Amino acid sequence: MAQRIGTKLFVSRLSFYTTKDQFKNMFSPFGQVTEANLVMDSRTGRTKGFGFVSYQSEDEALKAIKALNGRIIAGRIIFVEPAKDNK
DNA sequence: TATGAGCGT
Repeated sequence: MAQRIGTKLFVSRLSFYTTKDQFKNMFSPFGQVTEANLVMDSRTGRTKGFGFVSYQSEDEALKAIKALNGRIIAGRIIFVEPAKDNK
C-alpha cells in the first residue's frame, strides 16, 4: 500500500461565514471537484465550520491539500486532510 | 448573539 489518500477530503476550521459557493470556489482551481459539501446545522441553518470535497483523482486531492492546508482563507487558517471515508 | 475541535444531511 503506497501513499493512498483517496479522493475525498475533510476540510475543517473554516470561517462560519464561509458559504458553499466560497467553499467550492477555493477547491475548483486545483482540480475537478466532483463533490463539494459543506456541513450545515439543522438548527440554525448555518455552517458547522467544516465540509467535504471530492476530486476526480487522488493527485488533484493531494494537490489541493498541499495548496490549502494550513493556508489563511477568509482571515482564518483552515485545515485540509484526507477524509476517513476516502473511497 | 457567539463559538472553534471535529469526519457529514
